[in-house]
Amino acid sequence: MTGEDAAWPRLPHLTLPHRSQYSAHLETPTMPDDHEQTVVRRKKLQALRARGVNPYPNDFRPDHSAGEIHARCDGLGEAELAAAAPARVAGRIVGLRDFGKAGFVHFQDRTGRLQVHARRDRLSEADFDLYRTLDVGDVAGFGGQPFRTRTGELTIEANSVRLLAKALRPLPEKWHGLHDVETRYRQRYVDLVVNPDVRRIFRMRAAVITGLRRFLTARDYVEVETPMMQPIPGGAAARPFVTHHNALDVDLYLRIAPELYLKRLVVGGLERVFELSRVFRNEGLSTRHNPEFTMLEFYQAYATDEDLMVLTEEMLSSLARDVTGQTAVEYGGHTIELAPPWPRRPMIELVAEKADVPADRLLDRDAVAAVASRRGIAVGPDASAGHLLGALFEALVEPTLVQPTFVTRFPVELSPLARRNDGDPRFVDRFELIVAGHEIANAFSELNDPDDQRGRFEEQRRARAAGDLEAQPMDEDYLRALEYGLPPTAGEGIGVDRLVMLLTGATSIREVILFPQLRPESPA
RNA sequence: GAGCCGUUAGCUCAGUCGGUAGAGCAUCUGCCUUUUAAGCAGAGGGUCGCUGGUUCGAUCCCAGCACGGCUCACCA
Repeated sequence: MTGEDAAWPRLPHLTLPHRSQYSAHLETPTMPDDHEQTVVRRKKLQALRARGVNPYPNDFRPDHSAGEIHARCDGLGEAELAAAAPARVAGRIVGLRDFGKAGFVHFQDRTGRLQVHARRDRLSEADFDLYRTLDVGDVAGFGGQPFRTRTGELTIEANSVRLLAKALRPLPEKWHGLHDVETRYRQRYVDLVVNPDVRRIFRMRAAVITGLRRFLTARDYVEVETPMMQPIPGGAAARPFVTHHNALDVDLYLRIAPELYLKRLVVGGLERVFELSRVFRNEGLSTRHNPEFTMLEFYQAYATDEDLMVLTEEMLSSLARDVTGQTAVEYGGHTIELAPPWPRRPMIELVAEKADVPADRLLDRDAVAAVASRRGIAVGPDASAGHLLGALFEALVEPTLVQPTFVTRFPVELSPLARRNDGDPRFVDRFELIVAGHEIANAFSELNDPDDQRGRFEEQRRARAAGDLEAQPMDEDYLRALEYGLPPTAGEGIGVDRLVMLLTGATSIREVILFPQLRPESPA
């Protein structure tokens, strides 16, 4: 048996039905939601087909982008332009000004916009007729010579015109554009075509993700992928989405965090790992919450939370410089300076200042409960001093922290996976980075004592039994991994969407997620 | 889940103290071979989100529903 033919018998020659057989359904030129403009465009489409013009060909290859034409020609004088090589360009038509026997077309491609001039005496009759059928929104290709118009705009004098994709629906208005937020999210493709700022934001998002990868990879971190479908959803306090695997007949959960898997990898000797991808939390939606969002988590053996503060300062300030060109960003009416160093403040001190009580009183359960109720915070019978301190922090302090601030020394009750502070076991070696009132990063020295970890899981189990649906479930395999020995390690999670919001000035997470979650359009 | 606000032409928006609705752009027709939101002349285009109620009459008032926005709750 030689070759692959035996294992992979040749398929019988495929005989596809002739194209014309597909077009039967096209003979009815209207669709249910058609309006006047779509009907007109469908008629043009039919007329082109009747003339033998394929309105959706794929044999045109541009040899320059709009940006390349500008880069090459913007500085040239008339004589030099006349000597420049002709170009083939393609893109979506975003503007048309017709003068009867000539006209101007603006198209845009991934690099920008460029103008084309079409004149009857420079085009074949067929190409000029085709130009006359073009609509704003069509995708077209042009060949021709660069020149400069009377008003100085670099333009291609077309000697050929191709329709590459007929648009049957009109684009939104050229001046006011598309504003309707619902349409922008549901039809992001239209939003991207007509709103340059939207394109800018998603390019910046891509730069953030590339920059994060580069930063960690340069520091010898290994990028890994761990299960999105997990039998035990751990690593964060959140409710998961449930799904079911038929063949195994088990329920699986979309992960709420990759944390426990990543630390298993550190046990395995991958001493520096990171994962940059989606997590899923079954929560309400808001300007700061989408049910699926992008998380960066990274873990480094032989490091502490203090090391990660330094790393985070370097990472985010250099990222801001790479993505925006500077370390200061405008957000929500504030100028936020990301150049390090950033203040490091124990949570209890911040709360003591805002609540105007001595810090040591906040260590006493009854005292902190009194402060909390005075501030209108509900005090449940099970709420510990640490829980109440956390609630006070969120209510009084977090919204007021505009400039980047590391909030340190979290209560152990809030941190079931973090290492206890050596000097005070009521606290853990953890920090959150708060910027513009939002949590951007959360990091801690990892709990690697398997017995302490088991006790923390037990505590979570009790909370769960008491009705806390977000308490973390026991994970025996994770404990087994810890029993093999997790090196002393520090780990961090960064909410990438919120980071992109910060760097782009977006006040809603939906502005930095291409397809944010919305209710289905028509409840079927 | 709660409160407030919104939904009118393809798009952006006016408007009707209840009497079958307008503008700009876009579309269509005519003119126009260097325009820049091109220009000039003319024309067409509407289930006023959906359902019900009040009323002689509802796009407008009332109720319910749908979708969206903001705030809160939930949520690190």
